[in-house]
Amino acid sequence: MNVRTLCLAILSFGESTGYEIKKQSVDGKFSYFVDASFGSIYPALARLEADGLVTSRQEIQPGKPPRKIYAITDAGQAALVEALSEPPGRDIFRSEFLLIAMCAKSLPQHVVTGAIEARIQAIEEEVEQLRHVVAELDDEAAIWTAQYGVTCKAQALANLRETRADLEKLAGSRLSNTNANAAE
Amino acid sequence: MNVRTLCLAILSFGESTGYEIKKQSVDGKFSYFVDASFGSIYPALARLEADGLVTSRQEIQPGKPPRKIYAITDAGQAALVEALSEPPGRDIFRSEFLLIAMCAKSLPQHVVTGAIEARIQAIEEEVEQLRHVVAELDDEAAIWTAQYGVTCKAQALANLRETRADLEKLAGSRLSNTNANAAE
DNA sequence: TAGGCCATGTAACCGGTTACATGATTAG
DNA sequence: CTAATCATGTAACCGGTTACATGGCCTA
Repeated sequence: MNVRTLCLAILSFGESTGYEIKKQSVDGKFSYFVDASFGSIYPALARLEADGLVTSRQEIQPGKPPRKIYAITDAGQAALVEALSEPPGRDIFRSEFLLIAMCAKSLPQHVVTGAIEARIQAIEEEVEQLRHVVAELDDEAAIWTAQYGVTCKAQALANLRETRADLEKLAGSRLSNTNANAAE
Repeated sequence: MNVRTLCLAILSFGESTGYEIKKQSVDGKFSYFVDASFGSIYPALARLEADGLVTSRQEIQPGKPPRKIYAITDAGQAALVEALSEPPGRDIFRSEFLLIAMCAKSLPQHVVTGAIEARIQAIEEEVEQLRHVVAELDDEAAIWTAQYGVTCKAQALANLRETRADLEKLAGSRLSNTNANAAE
């Protein structure tokens, strides 16, 4: 859950920099079930190093800022295993889209339709991107994880396509004058 | 996303108290895509009232603490529509379970198996509970939303059951001595 | 030449959680 | 007799986000 464990997990697959860890957890292999920003990753890495769970070396590259390459230590591996061994917290799912869907009756049709279309496009992109990830990964467990994501997302997309008309039919059916004005 | 909008959305389905809103967003109809605690709901309701988006009345019940019943105002309805009309943020999915899955090779088999079993049981309960929600709801849009959740979750569960053996096969295959010790 | 990418880091801020305070009633 | 449920509210804390600072290179 917390960023420190996430960094350890990513580093357990090989050396990396703070910049790369951020990219991977936002765009890359891990993007669909974790997230982190620079403001949390860099302090996390610094603290991991202070605790002896990772080491770092500087790589000076001409014309580019030097990279600080982190590697996990044995103690870090052990800490990772320990952290992942305690019963995992519940999966968290937060959806503004479903909040809109739930309130469909109070919302103008174009808002509901717009939200559905945006959601469909977003899932399409996520599936597409996860497929690339699957193709490029080499670790079988990571492939399993990404593949599980592809399957679930693709099904969610299919469900949405199949049932969206039912939701759109309901849109606006509880629209009061007040709302109609506010929706302009 | 934020708790204030969530409160408005729930109140748009009828009067409610802070206590009930919390229950609904943790156990009830909205639990699978939103979340909120007392510490965020009560201040949110107070601020909504100060802004004229909700009103409250006190109901004194013998032998029980008085309930403060909130109702949405026209201005509140308008604010809700406005908030939900701007393009929704991405859905958020965070999964400790998938982090464990991804690191399966580095983890002892029993940890991976335990996590899978816990996850299966958790989804089963969630599906079961959402089915109750669907049966008890009367608003069609809310039913659509809960039904969408049931379908997606049930499929995720089926996927997990079908592929779990593949993941369990990989568990522990990268286990070093260090980890083996730490796992005791 | 404007903007994006690479790359690291800091600091202010903020939303939300956790824990506490209060207290009567009911179920085990 | 204990624990849970009902019910509201406050305050400390904390993890994480946003924004800023820096700066060269490359692309449109």
